[in-house]
Parts: sequence; C-alpha cells; structure tokens
Amino acid sequence: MKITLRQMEIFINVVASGHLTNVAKEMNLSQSAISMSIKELENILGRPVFDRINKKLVLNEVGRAFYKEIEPIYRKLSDIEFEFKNSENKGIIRVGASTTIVDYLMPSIICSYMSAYPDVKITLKEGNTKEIARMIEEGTIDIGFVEGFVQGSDIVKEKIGVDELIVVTADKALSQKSVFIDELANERWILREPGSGTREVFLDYIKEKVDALNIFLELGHTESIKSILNNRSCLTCLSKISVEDELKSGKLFQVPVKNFDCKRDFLMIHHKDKYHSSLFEKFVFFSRKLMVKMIEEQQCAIDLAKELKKSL
Amino acid sequence: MKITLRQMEIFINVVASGHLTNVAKEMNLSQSAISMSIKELENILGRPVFDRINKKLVLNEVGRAFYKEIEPIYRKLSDIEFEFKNSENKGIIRVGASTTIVDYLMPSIICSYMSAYPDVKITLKEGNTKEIARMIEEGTIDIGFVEGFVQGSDIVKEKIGVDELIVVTADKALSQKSVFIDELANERWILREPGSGTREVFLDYIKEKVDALNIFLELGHTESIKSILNNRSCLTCLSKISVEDELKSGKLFQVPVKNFDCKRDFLMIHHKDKYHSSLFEKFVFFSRKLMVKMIEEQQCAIDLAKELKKSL
DNA sequence: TTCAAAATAAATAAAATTGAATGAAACTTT
DNA sequence: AAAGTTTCATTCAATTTTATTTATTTTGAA
Repeated sequence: MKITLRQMEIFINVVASGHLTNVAKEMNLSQSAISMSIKELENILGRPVFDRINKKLVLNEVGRAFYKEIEPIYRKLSDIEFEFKNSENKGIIRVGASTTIVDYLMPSIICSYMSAYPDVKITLKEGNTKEIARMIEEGTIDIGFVEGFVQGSDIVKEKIGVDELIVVTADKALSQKSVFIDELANERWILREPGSGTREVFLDYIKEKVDALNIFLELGHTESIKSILNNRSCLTCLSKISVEDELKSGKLFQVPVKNFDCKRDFLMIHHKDKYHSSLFEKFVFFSRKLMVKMIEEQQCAIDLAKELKKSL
Repeated sequence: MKITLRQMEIFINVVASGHLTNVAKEMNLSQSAISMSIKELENILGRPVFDRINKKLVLNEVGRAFYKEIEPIYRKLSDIEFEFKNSENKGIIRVGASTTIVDYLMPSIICSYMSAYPDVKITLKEGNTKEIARMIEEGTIDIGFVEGFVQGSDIVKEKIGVDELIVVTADKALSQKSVFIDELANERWILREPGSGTREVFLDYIKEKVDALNIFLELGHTESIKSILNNRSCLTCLSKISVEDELKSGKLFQVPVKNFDCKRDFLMIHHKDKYHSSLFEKFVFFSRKLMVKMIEEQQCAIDLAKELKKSL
C-alpha cells in the first residue's frame, strides 16, 4: 500500500485544524471520509500519527516528524501543478543546429527568445545536417536548423533563408581584380573538413569549372580558418554571414569571382508527429521572423525580439 | 481535477522506458491502464507531455520541464514514506520541564538520548509545574518532568526521583553552627519568585515554624540567585542538585539546619491517552533510568547513555 | 442525562483497471 | 512492392477496487 496525495492533503488539513468535522466541512466531504483517510494513512505507516486527546487529534511525535517532512513537499507539488496548468510559457525546448547556424545565428535568436520568455529553457545541440536530421527523427530534439538538403519522410522542412557562399581572403591584392573561379584554382585554399556542408556545397558547385583545387589546409571550424587566413595569402569559401563582421572591418575581403552564385537554403525542420504546443509554435514563429530578418538585414536581433513579443 | 501520485509514478516510468508495454509489465498493469493514466495526466495539465513518435513516447518541451520538476520530488516523497514505514526511531519528541529540571537535569538527558537516537529530534519547553501539566493536557508536549505535585485526572504520573531542598549561603560563618530554621528567619533571604515550585514548597514546609521570613530579594532564576549570593551575606533555599557543583568547589555552603528535611518528588508525566509509540517508550525508559541514576549518583550521564543504548 | 465529536458498518458513487476491439506503423514473406 | 504478420498505443465498455456517503454507534465531557 502506498500513501496518496489525497491522504496527505487531508492529513495536513487535520493537523492545521485539529478537528475532523471542521476539515470535512472545509473540504466538502463527510466526517467519516476524513476519519477513514487518516486511519488508512496510519495503517500504511504502521503506527498512529495522532493522539486522540479530548476529541481532538493532536500530532504525536511520529506524526510531527512526518508532517514536517511532507508538508513543504506537498505545497511545492501543488505549486508546480498550478504553474503547469496555468502557464503556457513553461517548458524546455531542445534545439539542434548545424555548425554555421550554431555559431552565427543561434546565439542571438536564443538569447532574445529567452529574454522574451524567461520561463522557457533552451538547450542547443550542434551537429552536421545529417546528425540534426537523425535527432529530429528520434525525437532527441524538438526543432532543428540546417544548411542544405534534408531527406526523411517524417521530417517537415521549411525554408527560412538563403545562405550565400563567397570566396574570401585576407590578402587585399587578391581581391582587387575580378576573375573566374578556375583562375584561382592554383592559389592556396583552406577549406572545412570533408563532410562539412559548406565544403561539399562549394566543391559541388565548382566541380565542372575547376579540375583540381589546391587545398593546402583543412580545418574543422570556421573561426580557425579565419585566423589562419589573416597570417597568410590564401583563399577560402565561407558562408557570407560568418564573415560579415570581418568584411565590414576590413580584416577580410570578398574576392569578386565572375559568374559565381553559390547558394543553399537554411531550413527549419521538425518531426511530422510533433505536438505543436503553444510553446513550440511561438518558438517557431519567433525563429522564422528573426532568422529572415537577420539574414536579410543583419539587424540587431535583440531589438527585434521586443517587437515580436508584443505581436504574439 | 488533480494530479495523483500514481499518475506521476506511471509518467516517470514511461519517461524512463519510452514504451507503455514495458512499463505495464514492470508495474503489473495492463497497457491500457498506462495509456489512460498518461492521457488523464495530459488532460489535467491541459496539453500533451509526450510526442508520439514511431510508437514511442518521447517527452516534449512541456513534459520535459514537468518531469524535471516532479521527478526529484516524487523520489523524495517515496524515500520519506519508506523511512517512516521502516524506521521506528524517527520522530520529534516534545519535552516540557519545570525550571530546576530544565537547567540541571534535562540537558544531559537530552544530549545523551540524541547521541543514542540521532534520527529523533527533541524540543524542550520550560514552564512551571502548572504550565507543564496544562501542556500535557492540551497535547502541546508529549512528556513532562516536574517537581512537586500535579493534579489532573488525565495525567499519568510517575515518581522518578526525590528533590531535596537545602538552605545555602556563600557566607562560611553562617554555615558553621547547626541551628533551627526559626533562628535564621531574620537573616537576609533571597528566594525565587512567587509561583515557583521551589519557593512554594520551602515556604509551605516552614510555615508552622517561622512567622515572617526576611525576604529581601526575589529573583526569577536559580543562577541569578547564586550570583547574588556570592557578593553578600545572605541565605536561600534551593534544590540540592542545582548547587551540587558550588558545594563541591566551596563557593557555597549548606547551612546545617536542625530538623530540616524538605523533600519533594520529581515526576515524569504524560497524558493517559498518549499513544505509546516505540519512540515514546524508549524515551521514557531512557529518561527514567538516567534520571534515577543522576539523582542518586550524580554520575556522568553521557557514559551511562552508551550502556543504556546497548540494553534496548 | 445530553451534547458534540470521532469511529464504525453497510451502501453507493467514483475511480482505476481490465479485456477485447481497433488502428497504425514496422517488419516479414513472397 | 504488395500482402500478411507482429508490435504497440489507443479506445470503449465492463468490472474491480477504492473513495465517499449515510446511518449508526461509541466516546468523553458538561
């Protein structure tokens, strides 16, 4: 036999009042219901919790200790239940995103979302496109953001932006004249590792124009590539948003390649069976708007977040 | 509608396993029972807590937050229930004692009892004999220790020692010759306040021998009386155990009064309807033995406590 | 005695649980 | 790849179990 929450509730009320009859009235129950509930509680514990003194029920030493343990927990449990019944904006959203998005778009989205909905927690997982897709299929994450293509019949995809790949260098001389991509093939190239979406899309795009690219270094992170770039005269191809700051500040330069228009989609994905809680819907709505704006206008996400909050 | 512990238990198991069928087997229930319980939980909360993905139930963003809140509490509640079902030595005993006992006997009893039963908490209330008796009648305390007489048909009394009152001074000259009590009537007397058991018993005892006692100071605490005594040449009548130390160290002296044999009982009292939990019984047994020994032999209580623990 | 409150017992209402039927996806077999 | 099989969650009506009520008895105090 196990103690129930009801028994605790009744027990706590009897402790407070000391009279079964009062508690029965308060709780809209019969006096015998209270009596039997207390008796059952005492049965389960194996010994009385009240001394019956002058028609009053007074906690005994066992009951007192039991009450002290159980009362705060009961209250907390009630609070939690109330919170979840009444607050829509409570939950933990697990987000997954592929490398470029994780680094350059997610931080400000998450940060601004959390300031709009302080009761919602967010966990962020990184992975390449395939890994993120698998997490969606398994239910390990609620929503994913990836670059490129996703396959899987259970996955609902939505294009929420375009990712432009550009050729970049730190060597100003290289960026002065407009050239065709094959003319750059013998320059020293740094690329992301095989398997990376950025690399695959780039190589696929140029495969008919360039025979052999002079790849002299492969690195796992965009930031590593940027730092190396600064020290040597070499080239790379990266997502435009990831080098936005450096282009503005003049640390890096875009190489004006003729006929070079290498684009891929940013996708927001979720499982087709996903229950669309208001929490989830709001996050989706929020991300969609914010993502589009950020990509198009590179505008401060935090300011936008405030506007969005009002419209929801 | 309210969430029940059962629903939480099932919910937590489903989270862990992900399959209703497994949980049903583990819990010896049909899978429809599990299914309906989860559904009811979701009903109460007003929204789903699981996404049904490929026959599996995967926590969604709401369920995840709910789980995180509820799981540790559920575990704690189970632990508490288990503790109370299985551990006899758990509780809170409220002890009341009158002034002399509180100061000179209870500390070592409580201290040694608590080292023998670390899971039992003790609260100690002070009061004069009447107040302690009323607390017993009302159920405010579980057990009381008083000096003197107690009336009340609901109160079970047990004599556990004798308290001897003696006449005491710090003035060695006064303690040199044996006298009758009436010969001391004009000395300067310090007594406890009216209502104090020590005072009443003393005055009652001498009322036929002494007309008017020269009471020049009344103080509420034995310790205050002792300090005053040291500075002036005056007398008081106190419980022997309360001046034991001072007599030994020579700070105070017993005045050898002829024909003076003023005694009263130490009583242990409890309500007749008191449920005798094993906790209570042990405390009573413990106190009885310890009290007798302490009064008779003035022996170190802590050492004795260890012996007693073994015999229980 | 009478009064007020708790305990008990039998009756009943409410709930939890079951078992059979249904449906949907995943896995086999052809 | 279509048809059959298995697995598992869901649904619904039936049933068991539990909670609660009504009526009655007991208890202690005024």
